[in-house]
Order: sequence, then C-alpha cells, then structure tokens
Amino acid sequence: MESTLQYKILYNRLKKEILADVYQVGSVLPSENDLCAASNLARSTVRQALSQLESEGFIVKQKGKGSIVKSKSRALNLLSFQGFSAMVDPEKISTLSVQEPQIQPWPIKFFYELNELERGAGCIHFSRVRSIDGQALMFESTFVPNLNLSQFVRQFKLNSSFFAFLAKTYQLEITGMEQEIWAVSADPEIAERLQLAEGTPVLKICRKYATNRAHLQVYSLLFCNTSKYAMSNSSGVVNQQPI
Amino acid sequence: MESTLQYKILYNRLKKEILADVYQVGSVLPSENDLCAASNLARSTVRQALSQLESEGFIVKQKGKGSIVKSKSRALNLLSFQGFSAMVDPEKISTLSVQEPQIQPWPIKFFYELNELERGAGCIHFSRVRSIDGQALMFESTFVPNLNLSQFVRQFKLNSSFFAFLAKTYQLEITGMEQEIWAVSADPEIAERLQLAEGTPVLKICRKYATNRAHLQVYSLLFCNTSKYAMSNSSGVVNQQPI
DNA sequence: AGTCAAAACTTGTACGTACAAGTTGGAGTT
DNA sequence: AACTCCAACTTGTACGTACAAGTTTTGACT
Repeated sequence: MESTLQYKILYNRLKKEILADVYQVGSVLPSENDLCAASNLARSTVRQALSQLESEGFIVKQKGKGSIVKSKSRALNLLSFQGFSAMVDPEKISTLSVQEPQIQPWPIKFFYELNELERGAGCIHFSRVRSIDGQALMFESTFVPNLNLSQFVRQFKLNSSFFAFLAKTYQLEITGMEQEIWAVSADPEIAERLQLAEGTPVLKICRKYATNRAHLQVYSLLFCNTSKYAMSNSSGVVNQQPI
Repeated sequence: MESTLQYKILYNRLKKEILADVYQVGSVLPSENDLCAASNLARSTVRQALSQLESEGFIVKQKGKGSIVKSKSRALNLLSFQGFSAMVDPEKISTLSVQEPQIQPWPIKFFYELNELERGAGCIHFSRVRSIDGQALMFESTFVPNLNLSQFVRQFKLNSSFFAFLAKTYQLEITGMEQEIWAVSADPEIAERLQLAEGTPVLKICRKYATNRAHLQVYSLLFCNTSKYAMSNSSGVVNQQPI
C-alpha cells in the first residue's frame, strides 16, 4: 500500500505531520540538510519531496529561510487532482452515504463522452457527502467503468479514501485529471445533501481522472458548498512576501 | 532581460518552439539525452526545464516514451495562470473598460493580506469586462502595488494583454499564481457588468500572482459567467490512447 | 509471415559534489 | 546604543553517476 519510493515516503510523512499540526502554520520545517540527516536521504531526494508539498500548497519555500508551512484553513486545495482525503486531515472528515456502490448501466446523458469499451462494460456508481467538522462541503457522485474491478462493490467502503482503495486493491494510480467548473444554483436534491437553501450558488465540477491502466478512466460529478471554505489551487512558485 | 539560468533558457526556447508549431501536437520532443547533447547541459538541468513545461501544461511526460507536446487549444483553460489573452483567440476578444488605470489607496477591506511595503505604496487599479463573441464572460478587477511601475497609468491600454504589457514594459514575468474560488450570487453591479439577471450564480475568483521581481505581487478579483462556457484546467497525463 | 526474446531506446528514482545567493544573528566596532 | 561586517545558516542552480522501469525496435527463430 505505502509507496516504496523514498521521496514519496518522506512526502507522505511530512504531509501527515503538517495536517496534524506538528508544525505551526508559518513556522519553518526542518532544513533540507536536517531532513537529509534524519532520514538518511540525499538532498536531491529531500528536495523532490518538498517540491511536491510546495506544488500542492502545503508549504512555501524561500531562499535563505526555509520551507514555511502555509495556512491550510482558509481554503481547500481541492482543485488539484489529489483527493479529498489527501488534502484534509482524515480525523475531521465525516462521510454520509447517499448511494452505496452498485453496478448499473451508464446514465443516459452522461457528462463526458464514453468510448465503446466503457459504454459496453456498464459502470460502478456511488455517491456520498463529505463533511468537515459537521459542515457538508461536497456532494460527490463517482462513476467507474466496470472493467476488471472485481469485488469493488463488496470491498469499497464509502467512508474511506477512494484513491487509496484503488491503489491498494488494484494497484491503480491516478495520473492526471481534467475538470470543468461552473457556478450553478443548488437544485432541491443538492440543496438537501449540502444542507443549503434551494437556489444557493454552488460549484459544479465535472472531472475525468486518468489512471495508470490504459483506457481506464474515472468520472466524478461534484457539487461544492463554498459558503464556508473556498476551493483553491496554485501553480508555479508563489513566494510569500518577506520585507 | 533574458534569464541567465540554464534551465530557464532551455525552457523558454522549448516553449517558444512549441507555440510556433516547430513540434506537432502529439509528437515527442527530442529525448532528454538528445537535449543534453544539443545544449551541453546535464540531464538534471534538462529535466528541470521539462518539468516546468509539464507543470504549465505544454507537454506530458511518459516513462519509456518521451515528452509529448500537448494540445494548445486550451480555449477556456482559465484556471491556470496564463492570462485571458493567452488562452483565447485575440480576434474574438472584446474588452469593455469599467475603470481606466488610476493610482489610488488600497481598498479598506482587501481580499488578500498586504505587507507594509505594498500598503504604503498605494495601488494601481483597473477594471474591465472581457467578452467572447459579444458574450460577457469575465469581470476583472486588478490591483498592482505602485512600486517602480512608472508610466503604467499612461501607457497601459485596457484592451490589450496585461501580462504582455508587464513583460514588455518592465520585464516582469508572472512566475506563479494561487487562487481561491467560490460560487456566489451576482450582486446588482456584477449582474449588470456580465449582462445577467441579479442573483445568477457566478464564479468569484481571488488571485495572487507572483512575479520575477521579489516582493512585487499582482492581485485580481474575477467574476465569471459560466452560463455558456465552463472554466477548466487539467494536470498530469490525461490523454488516453485510442482503442 | 508470425512469434518472441533481447537490445536499444525512453523517463524515473536516488545517490553524490560544488558553488551561488539570500537570510539571520552575533561579535566587534564606533 | 547603534552600526557594520562576517560567519553560519538557509534554499537554488548545475554538474555528475548509476540503476530501475516502461516502451519500442530489432532480429533470430519457427
């Protein structure tokens, strides 16, 4: 399950520690050389781990200073292709099942074009609402082509990480994502799921995930309540402003 | 003006060549070793350049294959940090001036925290509405700290590319961006600007751009009409091989 | 012609060295 | 006390090696 790649191991450890508030927001992580010494890794390997943390918005690096832990409460960095579980402290997540995993035909009007293979295979579908601190944040409806995913329906638990399950059970890694985003009014169902008044603006996000298995793609339709948390992402190097 | 960093030089050259269609979309760039030999650089340096191209969506790397040139038709790929003008066919863009560039104090409640330097300098501010084919798509309100940007107010034309102007006039390159996204109801002003009914859901986006000049950051507040076009972005390897 | 295994590519990971450049804090001076 | 300067940090760039792992081509064999 856990990666055997050295930089991934360090990355996962640091991410977990940041999410668990081992390091104060605004403080600096141990320096690259310290991390090298502590983990017995080369500096380039440590830098690879830090670089990934930076690109995902957990830290900001500054020449001469160090790796500064970024504030994580202002917005949720959910526009990158990391899953919900990877970006939020799992302790704070609660999940409400809306539709347990089941095998079914594809919806008539699906939000992405499907190829013959996918269309013929039918799909595995589940829906859930993810909450943080009791606040419903995201209604997620996921569709996976039913291609060599034996035992999915029986084994996948809605309150766990979908990506972690795919990796552990089928060695399936998510390699990329594309998404489209709209602002829409919550219809009655969405409003109920997210505990909002009908008509409240919500984010509608259609996603297509690519995996390391050729021709296997995963589709998700998301509705996000942004009344408390914004969605965020970053790209490139965004330096904080020291004077 | 041009960077003296080896990886930046190679990055700029490759980006220019990709945009000039020297390499077909879908074809592979010269291999890392070829690029090393041709440019007399170490492979790690070449990889740094390619890595940046990948993170900005110009190429996709695949183990065993190479660096594949991605489609550059990311028409409304506006969630990346490329500007509006870089994403959309300039022929189709029309711009409506809402607020010509002027020097003013910062708004009392600004959407990002400012440091002393920025706060004291005051800001240059302008607002405009960008349309495609006559459809108002985006209301953009931009704030720049008034730090050594002489002649900005006089020289910048609202109907041209802001990023291109910064690059040409001040050698200012945008190096990164972070953004937060909400779904909100259009207030009367936004509704009028975007030719929408009051209360229509729109995307509200707060952006902070980093530049190659230390301590100079650019801020934009955007409201997007997603009734016709969605906003999109992608990351990682998404394109699948045909069946 | 078709099959299959090896060779010859490709990128990914991990190690290392050296120096450049930005930041900080303390010793020493004024 | 205030200042300067420098040593000791920090990350950034650039070089290099070696091998792992995925893909494609080649070529011998059937």
